[in-house]
Amino acid sequence: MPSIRDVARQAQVSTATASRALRGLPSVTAQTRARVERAAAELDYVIPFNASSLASGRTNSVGIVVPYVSRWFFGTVIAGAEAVLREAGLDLVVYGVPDAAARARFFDRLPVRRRVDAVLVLSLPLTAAEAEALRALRVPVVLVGSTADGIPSVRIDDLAAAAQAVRHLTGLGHRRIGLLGETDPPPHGFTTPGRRRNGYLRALAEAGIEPEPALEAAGGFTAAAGETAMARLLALPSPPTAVFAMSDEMAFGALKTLRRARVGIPAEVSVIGFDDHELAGALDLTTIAQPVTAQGERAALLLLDQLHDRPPATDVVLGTELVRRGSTGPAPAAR
Amino acid sequence: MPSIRDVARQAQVSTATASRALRGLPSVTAQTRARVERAAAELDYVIPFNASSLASGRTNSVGIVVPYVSRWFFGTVIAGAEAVLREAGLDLVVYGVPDAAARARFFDRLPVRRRVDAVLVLSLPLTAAEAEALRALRVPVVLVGSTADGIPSVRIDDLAAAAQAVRHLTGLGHRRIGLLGETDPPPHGFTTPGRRRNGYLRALAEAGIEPEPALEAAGGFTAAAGETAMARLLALPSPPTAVFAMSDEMAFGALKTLRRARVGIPAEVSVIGFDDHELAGALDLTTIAQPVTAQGERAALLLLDQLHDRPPATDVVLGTELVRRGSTGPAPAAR
DNA sequence: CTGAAAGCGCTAACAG
DNA sequence: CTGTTAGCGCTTTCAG
Repeated sequence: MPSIRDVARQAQVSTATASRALRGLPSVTAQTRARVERAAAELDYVIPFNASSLASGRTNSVGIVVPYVSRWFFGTVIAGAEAVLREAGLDLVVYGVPDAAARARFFDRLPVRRRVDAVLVLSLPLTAAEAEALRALRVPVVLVGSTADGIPSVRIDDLAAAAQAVRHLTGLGHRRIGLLGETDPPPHGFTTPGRRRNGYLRALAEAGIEPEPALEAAGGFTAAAGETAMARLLALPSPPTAVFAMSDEMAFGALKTLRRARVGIPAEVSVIGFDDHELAGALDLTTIAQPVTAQGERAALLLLDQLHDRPPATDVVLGTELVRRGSTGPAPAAR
Repeated sequence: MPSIRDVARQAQVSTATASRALRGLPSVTAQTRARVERAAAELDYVIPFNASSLASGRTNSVGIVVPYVSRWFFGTVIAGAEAVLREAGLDLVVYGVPDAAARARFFDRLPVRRRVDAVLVLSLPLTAAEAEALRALRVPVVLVGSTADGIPSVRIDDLAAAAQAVRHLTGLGHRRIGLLGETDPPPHGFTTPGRRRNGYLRALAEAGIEPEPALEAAGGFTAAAGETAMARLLALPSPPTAVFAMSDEMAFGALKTLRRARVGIPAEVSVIGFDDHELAGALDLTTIAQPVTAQGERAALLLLDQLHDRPPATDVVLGTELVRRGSTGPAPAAR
């Protein structure tokens, strides 16, 4: 295994110059740099990460804390962040925290300590203690989908977006609008469901509709949960003519229940989702599109800002957009 | 920032003993270990990753090379691998290679060099040069979903599983069976599509059915591709009564096309997918289930075997299973 | 089982 | 712009 000394010798420079040349520092003549680079190529030399890291104090790695790596939303955010970070020469280390135990272990042991130069946290609303633990790391932190004092974040306006969804329904004449939501309390203490519910309530209020607790069905952000939640609404003496599902996955489940019950979509019941999941088009689901890859990219950029001592934006709110497809339509003529 | 010296001093041992105690080596008395651990806890000390890595030559990290982080299959494999590796104290570093350029850059520059203790490669059929580059790393490598000489792999039997899918259709009396497949050549040179196609051909042969090129529609493993591919089959003078989609995502697209064309499922056309995607249940799709999380877990275990100098299995083939749902049924009475 | 001391292979400060 | 040199903070012999 060649060392930087071998490279330096072959290029007839000192190890310091070799190091500078290989790292692309400006204080090296083009000629010297070329010689060093050629020597490195010939010897098939790369700077060993650990030695460089020990000497410089940097790890060139970013940790990403994520509840569910396998879910579309998180995978897409990760992909966006990874691309930007890789471009900047940073590695992405994944820390999955699928349940409360894993999360507690993460914040307790803080395996990112002395291990990464920055941390990205996806969707987890931090407790005061968790936020404090991250701040104590003394490395840049960026949140996606949640906020905390003094920590930059990237997110969407869930309340406004949900209201936009429900307004689409009221605009179509619907008055009895169901909500497919999250359990209470939500897993991980997620705050997104609450915000989306508030958007639902706001849009109802705007339309002068009295909210009806019976029209809210909880379950979770999965298709299976959406399926059973929709079944409950359908069993109501007077079922809704439209439902707002807090996630597209739930909406998919709801569509299944409706189809199986031979309920016309959107003739009898309209369904709107949230996310613009990659399969929403295939299911012809009207939904609120949120920019997911972009959230990962922007979060990575905020991290880079901080790593380069540029002041980062404190709170980036990306836009959402109604995507009209076939699952929503005018309310059935008033009964 | 406390160092191991501070811990050693406080525990009244040498730094060597402190190091041994903190790493859980057996050659330390329980008493000494307890003293050291208490001192470390009091000082809030953790072994700095880079110093440890430089001194020991190990990085305690595993690299995972993956084409599409955001797709369900890959995200699920990553989650499975990450859980096992984390348990073993290893970090997972993600290397996304969504396109040929990124892939070339990865194998050219080999950013994993001197950076990880082992590498996991997902679904990429390695060229001879790529396999050689990985071997030259001199670290354990495990493949998921592809194979290469001398590199352990975890996978399913795509041919058998696809044949199983198509046999399900022939068993239901179908004789005109369409195939929704991948483009030729497939992206990344994926070999999975070819194997699944061979399974399709085998099952047809078993049933004495002459394959018909017109019944094969290519497009890619996405819902959008499945949608248009299905439309092409439907436009045939004599369309199939059943289709085998190489992935559930394609099957979802096919279902959309069929529904929109008001073709009865399965009354007029049966659809079977492949994967048992998390949304397959919501779409009532009959499919071949493959154990995805388990593939990630097993791959991680094979890595651990190698890292601990245990001979790993060379080729682990996990089982698949037919999951009957509502999208397949008996062939329409012979015309 | 424990300690002393020699690296691991760079990077950064300083000097020129 | 380039060279010298002193660490970075552990882990690992080698002794005892």
